Amino acid sequence: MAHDERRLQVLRAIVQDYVSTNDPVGSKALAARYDLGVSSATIRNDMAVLEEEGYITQPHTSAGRVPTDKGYRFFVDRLSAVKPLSAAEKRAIERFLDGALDLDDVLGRTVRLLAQLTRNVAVIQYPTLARSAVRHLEVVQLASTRLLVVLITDTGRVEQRAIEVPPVLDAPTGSDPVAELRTLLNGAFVGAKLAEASLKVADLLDTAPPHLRGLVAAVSATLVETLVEPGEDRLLVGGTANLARGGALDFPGSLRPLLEALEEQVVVLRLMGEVAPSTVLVSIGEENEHEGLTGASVVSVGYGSVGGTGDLALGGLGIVGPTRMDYPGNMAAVRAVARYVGQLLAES
Amino acid sequence: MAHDERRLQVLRAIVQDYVSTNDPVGSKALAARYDLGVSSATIRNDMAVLEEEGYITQPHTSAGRVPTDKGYRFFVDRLSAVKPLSAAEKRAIERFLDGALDLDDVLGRTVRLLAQLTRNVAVIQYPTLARSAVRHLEVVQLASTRLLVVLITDTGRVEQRAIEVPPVLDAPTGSDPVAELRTLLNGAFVGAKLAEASLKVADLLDTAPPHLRGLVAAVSATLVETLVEPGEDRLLVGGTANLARGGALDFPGSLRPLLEALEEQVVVLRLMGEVAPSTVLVSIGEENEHEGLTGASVVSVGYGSVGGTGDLALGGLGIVGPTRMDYPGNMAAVRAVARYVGQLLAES
DNA sequence: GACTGGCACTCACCGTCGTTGAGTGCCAGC
DNA sequence: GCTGGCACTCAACGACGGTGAGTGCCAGTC
Repeated sequence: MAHDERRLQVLRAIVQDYVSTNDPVGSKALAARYDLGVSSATIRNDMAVLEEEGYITQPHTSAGRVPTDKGYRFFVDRLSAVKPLSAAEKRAIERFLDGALDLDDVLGRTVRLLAQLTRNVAVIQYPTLARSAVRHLEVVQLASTRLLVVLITDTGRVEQRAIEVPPVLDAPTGSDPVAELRTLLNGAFVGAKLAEASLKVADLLDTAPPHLRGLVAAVSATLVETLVEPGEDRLLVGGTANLARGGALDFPGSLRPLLEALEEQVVVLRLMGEVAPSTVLVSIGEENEHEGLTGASVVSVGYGSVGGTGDLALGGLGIVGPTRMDYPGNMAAVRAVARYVGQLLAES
Repeated sequence: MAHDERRLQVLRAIVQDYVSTNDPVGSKALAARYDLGVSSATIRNDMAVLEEEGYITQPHTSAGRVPTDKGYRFFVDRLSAVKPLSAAEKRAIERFLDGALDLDDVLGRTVRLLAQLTRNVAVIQYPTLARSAVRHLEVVQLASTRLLVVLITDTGRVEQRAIEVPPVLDAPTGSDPVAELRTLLNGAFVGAKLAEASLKVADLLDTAPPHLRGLVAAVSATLVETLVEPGEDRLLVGGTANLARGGALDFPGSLRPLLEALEEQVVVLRLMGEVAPSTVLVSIGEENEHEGLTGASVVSVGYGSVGGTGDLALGGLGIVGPTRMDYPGNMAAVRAVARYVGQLLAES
């Protein structure tokens, strides 16, 4: 229907206008600024319908309309076109990420870049260990019953754990149990995805020479427990200063719950856990089940496809900002950055 | 003089009162709440003098007085007694830090603990590499001209760098240059303080077999450059949500400059660089040369004495909060936590 | 000389009260 | 189904006066 169509255009215009001006938008302003071909009175009627359906709301009686979470959702799903990045932005991405050395550097640059591009808080998850393969395992003796195990993955991530181990009692004289353990572990695990590592532990325990079994058991247990379990992944956050950008406008209550949610990395990690590299995920206001984020929106996407067909991501990255944000622009930025990071990690 | 003495008591009372109530404090309230033995009129005279000398100021004519930065400085230097920690706080420290496994865990717990104890933003610096000794160096080949060097220090810190190296051309057949390099590096550096490492590089270059010189040069250069140079140290920040605690009261302008300063870790690291383990350093308001911190105070101290006599610290830790903070309490908390962390690191 | 009570004065804060204007809903007419 | 017109609502703003905490100053007392 023609006037159904127009109603949606009105909604789109409201969202766009509100996002750019931060003022409740009235029928008159809409008629003037957007070429909708009808008068303000007609727009008023449309707005009344949109309000009834829950897409927009009035802060108070004699004010303009503001999109609701539902309105933003509809806008994101149905009304927004992909906004291509400007040439300047593309150049910024390349300039920022080129010349990165190790993984920490790549992720650090990425998070700064994303914060700068979107003027919001940026988050990036370290490549999930479970989906990475073991490149090398290093064992260093810290004390007689204390080992440091360093794990290096094919994504360049380096993770270490100190482990208490039982004393080696019946080692053949002249042997070096730690060196043997190192050889054994590398032989067993190198090349394996960490998710598969737990399967190999049993084999390893059978084939290991008896005097090493205690060590192998302790080390394997820690590897499986703390490294393979999801949720133990690390998160990098940047650009928190952007939260204070709009003064009290963007987050009327207080920044506190948001800052708390960001510090409780688990919260954001769970969000990131759901992402695929192909589609950008948007979670708007009340859709976030965590209380601290109900006033904010999260735009996230996976980076670094594992399967080639892109079913599983190495990790997630994204931004957190006010519900009143430039969704098309931010979605484009998040996707573009994720693509670059994925390439960068695949190369190394 | 007797009434000089009283004037200082008045200043102390003003600071204490203002810190706890956040209201400008008037002569009448002072006379009522503190037993100064004189009437409010006399206090008024004292306050006039204190204001003339720059220790306090009035937000507006008919309001009470508020301490200036200079007033806080005097309070910290001359008027505040050490406030012993409560038993509950001591228990909290032990409970929090006991059971920490590796370095990351210790520092992470510390920063959370300190943020919770002081209800401010807590920061902790990773143990300075230059003052740590090498426990182990590990070399892993990532690609034909790319090595990953992992450094493990005696404080448990693990640091890695990817390094581009020249190709090894004239290696004897059957040899393993990487393994040789590893042996060589460990032989030369293990046990040495990183600050001394640069001295050993020249020796190492002379004694190394010719076909390894290229590798040794590249790796040593990176070690010296990026690891020994100060300022490259990492910082852990926690409790940023506490900044938003007092609403707009504590930081009238905006949180933004503060959050920016905290993200620019360099700023805080420089502050931490100056700390000794023995004395708690307090930097108040305008005393901070970085612009973003001029509305805040920093309380910091070094942890983990190196020399035994405690001249040099392994790193610094501290808090960042409003100038209107509980200095005695926070100084006590910072010092106590630093002492525990120092012990913890010395044990491992 | 130091302290005190008293007093006039200042001024932020707060609630009240019109005024203004953007925005709305509704209705009659095209 | 759209439009112009009209009466209505109500947040925002500024003016205004009362209130009270707080001050500075002064004359008087110990």
